[in-house]
This record gives sequence, C-alpha cells and structure tokens, in this order.
Amino acid sequence: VSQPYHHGNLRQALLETATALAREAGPDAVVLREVARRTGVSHNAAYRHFADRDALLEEIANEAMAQLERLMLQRMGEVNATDRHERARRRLRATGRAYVEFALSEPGLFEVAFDGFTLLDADDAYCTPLEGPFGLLNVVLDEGVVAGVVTPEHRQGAEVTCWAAVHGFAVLHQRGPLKPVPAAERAASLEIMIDGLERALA
Amino acid sequence: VSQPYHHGNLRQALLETATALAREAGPDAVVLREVARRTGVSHNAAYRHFADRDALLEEIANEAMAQLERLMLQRMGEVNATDRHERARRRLRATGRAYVEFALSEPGLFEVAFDGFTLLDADDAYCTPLEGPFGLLNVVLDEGVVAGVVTPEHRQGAEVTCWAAVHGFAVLHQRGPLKPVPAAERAASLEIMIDGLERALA
DNA sequence: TGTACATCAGTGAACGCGCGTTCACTGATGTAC
DNA sequence: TGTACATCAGTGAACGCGCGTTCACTGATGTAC
Repeated sequence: VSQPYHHGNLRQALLETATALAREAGPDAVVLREVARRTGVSHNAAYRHFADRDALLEEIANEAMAQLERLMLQRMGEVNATDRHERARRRLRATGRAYVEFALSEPGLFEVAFDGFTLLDADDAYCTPLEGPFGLLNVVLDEGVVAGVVTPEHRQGAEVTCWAAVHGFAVLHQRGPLKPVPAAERAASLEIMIDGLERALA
Repeated sequence: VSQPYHHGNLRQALLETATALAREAGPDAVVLREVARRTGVSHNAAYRHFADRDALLEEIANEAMAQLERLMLQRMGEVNATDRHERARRRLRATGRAYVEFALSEPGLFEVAFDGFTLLDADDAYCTPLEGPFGLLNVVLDEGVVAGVVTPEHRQGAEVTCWAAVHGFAVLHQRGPLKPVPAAERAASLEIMIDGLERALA
C-alpha cells in the first residue's frame, strides 16, 4: 500500500485543507466531502476528529481571527518612531491599516472569521472581548490617551467608532459596492478615513 | 375551480412572497421552490416571469435598496430646524442614523441589498453611483459644506468615511461580534460615533 | 355574433447534482500478561 | 519474546434531503375574420 492506513496526523491535515478552501472561496466552500476528497481520505473520516461541520468551521474561524490579530501586532511592531506622541499615532494608524489589509488580502478567511457570529443569539451574554483584534484596538487607544493622541473625553466609545469604520471600509471594498474601486484610490481613501478618525479622537 | 388557472398578477405575487422570505431570513432563504409553494403555484411557474433565481433576487435587491433610500429620505425630511447650520448638521446625522436603523430593523433586506455585489468583478467599471443611498449621502455632505458643517478640505473622501462607519456599525451589530450589545447601549454608541464623524468633517 | 386559431400562463414529471450524517464494517496499533 | 485482545482510525454503502432547471404538456385567453 502506498499510503498507510493510519494517516498519522489527519486532524491537522484536514484543518489545513479546510483552511485552504476557506481562503479560496469563503465559508460556503468549506464542504466536508470536498475537504475529505482533497485530503485523500474517505468522506466521513473527519468525524473521528470533529463533531460536525460547524466544529471544523469554528476552528478555522478561530485560527483566522488569530491570524488577523497577528498581522495587526506585526504592523504595530514595525512602527519605529521614538517620539512618544508620534509613535502612538502611528501605531493607531497601523492597527487600522492592518485590519483592512487582512480583510482585502485574505477575503475568504476574513469572512470565515466573522461568520460564526451569525449563529450567535442577540440576547447572548455580552462579554467585552479583551482578547483578539478588538482587545488590541483598545490597547492602542489607551496608549493614545497616555500619549495625548486621544483626548480622554473622546476615549469612551472610540473602540466601536474605529472598529466600525475599518470594518465597514473593508466590507464595502471586499464584497460590496466599492469593490471596483482601483487599489491606489482605495489606499488613498483609507488614509483619508484614518485622518478623519484621528481628528475625531483628538 | 376555486382558484383561476391564470393568476392574473403572478409576477407581483412572486415578488412579494420572495421579499417576505428575504425579510425573514436573508438571501439564502429566497428559494424558488419555496417562493412557488408559498404563492400556491407550481414550482416552475416563476420561469414565466423571471429568467432564473438570480434575476428574481436582483429585483428584490433593487427594491430593498430603494426602501433603504426611502427611509433615509424620510428621516432627513423629519428634520425641522430652521437655522441653516443646525439643519444641515441634523440632516447629516439623520441620514447616518437611518442607514443603521434600516440595517438593524430589516436585516434580511439589508443583506439582500448588498449581496448582489458579490458577483461583481473587482475590475468591473467603476461608476460613481449618483443615485441611491450613496448619492443621498453625497447630497447631504454637500449641504454640509454650504452650511459650514463640513470643511471644504475635509469634504473629499468624506462619503467613504461616513459610509464605511455606518455600514461597519450596522454589520458588526447585525450579524457580527457586537450582536449581543443591548439596544440602549447600541444607540448610545451610535450617537458617539456620529459625534466623532462630525468632528472629523469639521 | 360566432368560431378557428395563435398565443400565453401554468402544470407534472423528471434530470442531475451535491450535501451532512449514520451505520456496520475492517484494518492497524499498542499494551498486558 | 510472543500472543490475545481492547482500542482506535479509516472505509463503503446508504439515507434523506432539497435544490435549480428543463421538457413536453394542457388549460385559458383574446383576437382576426
């Protein structure tokens, strides 16, 4: 037999295939039978490792969210200004830019990351997420207050404003009516928006 | 026969049923066979009136977009300030609020309205939409410039900033991670965001 | 005014597709004695 | 060191589902003469 009966690390292999499918075409493309096919395994083998399709999707979503966070952290880390004020400003901007960058360069993963919430009920417990991209945004905003980039009065609710702006920008350009806007113009208009956000927070 | 063989206005009836389905559960719920079932007609009768499922969906999407625009116009019209500056300010705010109001009160239609663009290719011709909700936003922003609510330097790109903000706000609360935020808190945070946008434009 | 006939609107059966999930199974692995 | 046996991982067939779309049809309508 060319392939051993026991795969060895099927769980990981399935996750990778599924992630690849998600990258290519979003959540709907993550189809159990196709994942199995591509991994070269029978169509029901996945049930040894995941309760059902939703469980598999959830893991991909978590990983995607982590990737988004990692990119934000990386872009923040690339800021090398020494001046405290300037540094906080740039880190704030870098965070927002990274969010949009991820959404537009990995549309499938971005979609998967935010799709799980559809199942969420409107009257589920609301736990302020201190972790993840949202948590990171809060950190950077707090830095902004300390460095004088964000006025204390404008700090409250700033998370939502900033998040909404970058998220909306991403969605409108990724799969919305602004999809045909050329990349250069899109980049310019993102800078304009971030300028505006800075003014809103100052 | 209780029902006449010829329906008389089947096209309209199908559209209404389909819109009802879209309202209840979004684009995926608009299933030809279900539309036919609910309209009390054979499952393929729709093909006399629509080329295919996509054609039907597109009509619902257009109608949904028109409804969104109508709500925005209505809320703008309800502003009764006489002072020019105050009036422009309030109309601007009302426009944004109406956008979010529609998205959250008619999530299914809102989703349908923006779903058609998924098929759009990234390198399709980019025609600045002078009509529709986006056009309306531009009108209100121009009014803002005249009335001194929006600085001329900040007018450029303001459409995208404002649109992105309200759209992101809507999406995050409608089917995103902010879904569990209670209505009162959500309303307050929307006002904070609009305050911020005003500062960004001034 | 009456009737033949073209046209239109709706029907019922069928095609082809693909999915998620379950069932009873078989092949491989490793551990206790 | 060798072997019985429990356990685990993967298989193949099948179930039940529902969809969009097409085909050849039939029932109703209206118009030309």
